[in-house]
Amino acid sequence: MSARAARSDRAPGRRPPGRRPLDRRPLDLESRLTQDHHDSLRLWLRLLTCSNLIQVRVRKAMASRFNTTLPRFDLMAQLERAPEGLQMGELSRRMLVTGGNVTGIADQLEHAGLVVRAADPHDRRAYRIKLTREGRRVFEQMAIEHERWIVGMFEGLNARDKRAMNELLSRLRVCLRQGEE
Amino acid sequence: MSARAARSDRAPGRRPPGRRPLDRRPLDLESRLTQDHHDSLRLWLRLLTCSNLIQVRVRKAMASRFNTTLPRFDLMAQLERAPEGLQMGELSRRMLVTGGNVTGIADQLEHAGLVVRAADPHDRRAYRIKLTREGRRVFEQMAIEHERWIVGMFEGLNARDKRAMNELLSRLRVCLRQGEE
DNA sequence: TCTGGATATTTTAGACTTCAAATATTGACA
DNA sequence: TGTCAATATTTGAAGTCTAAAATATCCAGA
Repeated sequence: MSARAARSDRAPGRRPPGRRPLDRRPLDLESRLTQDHHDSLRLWLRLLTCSNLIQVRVRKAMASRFNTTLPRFDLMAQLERAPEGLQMGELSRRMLVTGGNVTGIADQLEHAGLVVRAADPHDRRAYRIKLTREGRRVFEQMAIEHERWIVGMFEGLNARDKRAMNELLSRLRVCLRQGEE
Repeated sequence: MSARAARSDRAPGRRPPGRRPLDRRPLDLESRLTQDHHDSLRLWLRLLTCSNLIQVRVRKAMASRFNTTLPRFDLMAQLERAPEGLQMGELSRRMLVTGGNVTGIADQLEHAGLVVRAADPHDRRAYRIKLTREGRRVFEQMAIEHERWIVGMFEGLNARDKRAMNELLSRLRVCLRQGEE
């Protein structure tokens, strides 16, 4: 995943604590618009940087500790929440990746005996993909450590920070989904 | 990748005041720990989802509008901020990707005439990669629209929300970077 | 029943990405 | 000067990912 502009999202200069009080003079309209644009862009770059930093660390930990990859873990995590199994298409929608991609990852997991494709009784076009018992066992071990890694990375935020961020991200996600076609 | 330095596992001054000082009551401790774990994990998944939703949309827009990819745009964005050019290694550190990856993307951009590799006068091992005049022209067009897309996607958050999120992400980034080896 | 558009999945080609190995050069030090 | 670990980059193999085409099936309507 690309790490856009990782270095560019630094605060341009530390703004003193006294926050500028929404200047209403018309001349400032343009500068406020510009400011707002830059705020959005900087916010995006910061969001992306954090996301990438975390992903890099999780990926390396997954590789060194369990000799597996993030996509495989993600796929198994989706299945773990759906004990009755999922269709490939539903899986690809939930993972935000293309169907072809899911096919490849599922192939590997199936080959490793961690998932199975079962024919869908109601639709002969579709498979129902599920964790095997072994897959569930393996996933549980991974999930425990994965959670520990994540918790460690978010230690710098206290409970109130986390709640605030959760709330903000939740609102962002809602409007992102609305804008989808 | 990148960041050497500060190998402190714990954020030095940032211990939040409400830090639980080893609550001994077993039931409470466990439930709070569990809650906290849950919060961190959910926060991470939400962060990742937002980041992916935005990336998917930007990628598609880049493809349909400019027939290019996100990594190429990212690379050009880095160069645009470094008029004197960058070494491949510096580029890869800033983009948070491996050197081999940068090689491939740079090859394509060079082939398209958008960047050039110039020998570094001080170090014959290194190249200095720069935007060509054409590359700069093309990038500027892309950057304008890219910013417009981003601004549109963050429209659901008001200025105060953005400031709050920026601040939180900034703190998160700091401790993520500190934890790097 | 037949037809045709929609849906579920796989396949294919090509781009992105990592890690590790290979190559070339630097710089410090004996 | 010669050596050797460090640095800058590329290469190669394998996994991940997308878009688009191909295949198979479903289902609604004539």
